[in-house]
Amino acid sequence: MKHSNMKNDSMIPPVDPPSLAERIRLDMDSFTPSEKRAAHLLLSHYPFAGLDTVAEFATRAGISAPSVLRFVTRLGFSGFPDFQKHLREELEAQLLSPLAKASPLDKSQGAPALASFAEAVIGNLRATVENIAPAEFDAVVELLSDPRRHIHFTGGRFTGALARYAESHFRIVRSQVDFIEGQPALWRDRMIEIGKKDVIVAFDIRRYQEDVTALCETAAKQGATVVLLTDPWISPIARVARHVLPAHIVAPSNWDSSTGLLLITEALVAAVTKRLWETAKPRMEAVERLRNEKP
Amino acid sequence: MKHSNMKNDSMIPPVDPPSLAERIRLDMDSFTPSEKRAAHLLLSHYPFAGLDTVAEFATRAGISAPSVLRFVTRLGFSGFPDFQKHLREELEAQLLSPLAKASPLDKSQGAPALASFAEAVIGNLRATVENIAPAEFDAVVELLSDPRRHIHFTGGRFTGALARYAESHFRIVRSQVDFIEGQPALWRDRMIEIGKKDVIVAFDIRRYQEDVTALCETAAKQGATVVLLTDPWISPIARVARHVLPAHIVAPSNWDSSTGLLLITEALVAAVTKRLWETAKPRMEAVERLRNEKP
DNA sequence: TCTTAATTGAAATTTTTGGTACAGCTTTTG
DNA sequence: CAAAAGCTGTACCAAAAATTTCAATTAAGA
Repeated sequence: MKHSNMKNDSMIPPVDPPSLAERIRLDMDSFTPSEKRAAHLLLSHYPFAGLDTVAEFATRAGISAPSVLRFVTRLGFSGFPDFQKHLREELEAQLLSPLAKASPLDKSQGAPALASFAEAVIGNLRATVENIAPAEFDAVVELLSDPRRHIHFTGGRFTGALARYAESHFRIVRSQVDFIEGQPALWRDRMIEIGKKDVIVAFDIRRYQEDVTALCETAAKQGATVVLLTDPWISPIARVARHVLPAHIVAPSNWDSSTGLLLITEALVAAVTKRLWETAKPRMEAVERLRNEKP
Repeated sequence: MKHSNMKNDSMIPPVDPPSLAERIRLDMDSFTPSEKRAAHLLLSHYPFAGLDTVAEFATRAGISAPSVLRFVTRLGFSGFPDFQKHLREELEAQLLSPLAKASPLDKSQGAPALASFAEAVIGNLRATVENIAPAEFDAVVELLSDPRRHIHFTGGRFTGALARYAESHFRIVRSQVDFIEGQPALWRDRMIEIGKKDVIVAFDIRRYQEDVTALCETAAKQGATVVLLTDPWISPIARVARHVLPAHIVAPSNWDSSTGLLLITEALVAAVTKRLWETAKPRMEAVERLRNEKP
């Protein structure tokens, strides 16, 4: 006679705990107003907000102690200490295994639209990584880590946003970083300052934009180094580019997906930040300090 | 005087806190036998062993409760709660500060940089998809497909670029789409036109920006519907948001990754485009025609 | 509008926890 | 070897924390 009442303990031993935070998020609708306030406080400083006393938690959330108690009870804990114990254990587990992230938890059929789209995007990312020569990637990191260079980001209609995204990060990591609008009228005059010391990082995918191409050609003619992030069909900018990093972009959509480009961008940001850590760290700290001074 | 009064904070205020663990290790010799047992327990499960109760800690260390108390007193704390508070703060600071993550320099460099980054991002995407309620996603698609609504996109320092990305696509798919800059000075006056018919799509991840929150709160107060794309810790904007779509953002980088947010964005664009195909198709064709006429 | 149900917090209550005094034991030292 | 000093645990107490009660308030329904 089997005692297999439990389904979970059959084969998969250490199933990643469905983080309490995630559960709270999903149940958010079913909470009363004051429970929501408790939930938001907890999630916004997860899980540290929950490690204080009930009174402290209640005050910070702007509700009463009993409401906090009702909140944790509703989450299924026998009491506040029980709740705290869970938080501690979760935190410890998470900290001990830094790679406990990709938690394949509930198999609740996600929105099919979203799920299938995601699978396609993931396929793109894998293909993108495989088709980029490590040497090329490293060379670009090297280039962007050179403090004597000026870095200019630019992009087309849709990819311009990615260029801005890159610029907003690199601007903090290092100096001499800016963004150039695609329209010729907006950059013509700036070109007089572009020379051998400059690097243009251009984002351009199909329906390649002529104005971005023109920008890069002009810059290259003046001696600038051009780095191109594009699609597998390669923008014509490649003719003047020193380095080309292509990303797969086809998705089940009427539009192309830029996720691969973003992946490369973020990987570049991460690598350059690490490379320039000695100088980047104080810059990041300074930015953080300024942020905190505002209020 | 024993200790130098000179503080090294003349210019660089908040640098590396001398972890309590380090101090304990250095002072180990000066401890009594039972204090040493306490110290060893704490160091071996630092700092979690210290987050339990005195009684628990004493039992695990194999000593009595008073010895534990004497131990923490000797470390300079006014009592056990004070000691615990310190541990929590230390832990929180270490975990939250993206600056702290870079302390142990790993040796992987070059080719693996992109590949391992990609794997982490893929993990994020999977986790993101699994944690979004299908109903929520569909509801947002429905909302953004309503031609009678005005759609406004906005975002913070880094996420603003994603908002622009979304806006540049939706602008073509449908009418009445725009982008709002985060700074209050730039949107204050526009708020008079925001009402029940408006939808605000806000992008906001940790180091949540107050100005974006203010924008959403103001808009919500006037009856607008707020859709929030955020991280698993949920921006405070959630208070006023009708729909919340969280994305996992932690990557092997000093920066958070926005790939999950981009995934959701693109999936929304794809779904809405399909939903509104009858009207979107002629719009897209018209845009293409205009592009070709320009030269 | 009135009634009913749900939600919430002030205050009282109970439980737990941290803290202290003191006596026994161990080690050190003259 | 004896006296002093230091260390440790038992037992108790005080303080603080969690929890329950219950009345007031608010929202929902008829």
